[in-house]
Amino acid sequence: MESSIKTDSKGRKKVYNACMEPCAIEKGMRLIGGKWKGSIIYHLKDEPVRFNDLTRMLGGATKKMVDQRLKELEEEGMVIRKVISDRPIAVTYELTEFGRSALHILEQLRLWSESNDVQIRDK
Amino acid sequence: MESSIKTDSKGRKKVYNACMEPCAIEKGMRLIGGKWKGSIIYHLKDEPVRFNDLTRMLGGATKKMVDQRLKELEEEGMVIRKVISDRPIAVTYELTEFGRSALHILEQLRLWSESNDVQIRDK
DNA sequence: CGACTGTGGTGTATTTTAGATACCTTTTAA
DNA sequence: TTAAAAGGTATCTAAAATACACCACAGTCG
Repeated sequence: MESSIKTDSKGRKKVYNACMEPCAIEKGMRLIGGKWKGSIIYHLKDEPVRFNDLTRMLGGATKKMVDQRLKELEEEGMVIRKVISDRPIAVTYELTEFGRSALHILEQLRLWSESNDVQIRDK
Repeated sequence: MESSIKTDSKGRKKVYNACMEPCAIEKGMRLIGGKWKGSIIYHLKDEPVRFNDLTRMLGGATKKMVDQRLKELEEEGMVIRKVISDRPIAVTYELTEFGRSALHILEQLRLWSESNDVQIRDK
């Protein structure tokens, strides 16, 4: 997966092994990198969480956003939606094994982010 | 940084330690999670790369996007822009130490993404 | 010479996405 | 009766992403 650029005899350039479609990094980012998605997965790490609780934890994301992301994550097989009772309706979201497999990346991201807090200037 | 939800005597819910502003995960994602940002950093991992070459490598991102992301990354102190000659103008972008410190996260993301390729259904 | 490629970008227009706000049904509890 | 919880949806506007064209300048091919 090394991309390289070569120049032919006439000075024309061609890219070999370019990420023609989104490469692994982009694909990965589209799974866990969308706005709020990483946070949602991370907040589900310990236990199933209910919809409104999750929304509150994310402070800043609207219900619509959380709802949308959860549906995406469900489609991608990272979280499962469970109706634990209707009449009073109650729903929880929890991670699948696949979802759980992304946690260590997020954990590293958290550590990196926290350790570099000082370096980040606010514009 | 554990967020929890407690119910008071009257059944009202309150969130403690919620991510009032974007938490570490969100902050981190906003540094390397923006569209194309991860890919850009990753493609600079080995050596300085020139603007047009980088754009070609990313296949799918427009010059404008690459330009915009590079400017953000520069502001955030993750890449450096170097004019290596004008008249013929030539510019390279390379990672700073800070930028380099994010590489291990991206490397893990790549591995995870590649190993889970099969599981990702296309809609 | 003129047409074409390469360099590193910018400008405009359109589409997609995010975000704010309000609203819905049902149930419990004061 | 009023209020709040549950889990959402509908509507609208603001902010991004993406497409596409264009610039000035240098070198090269025929």
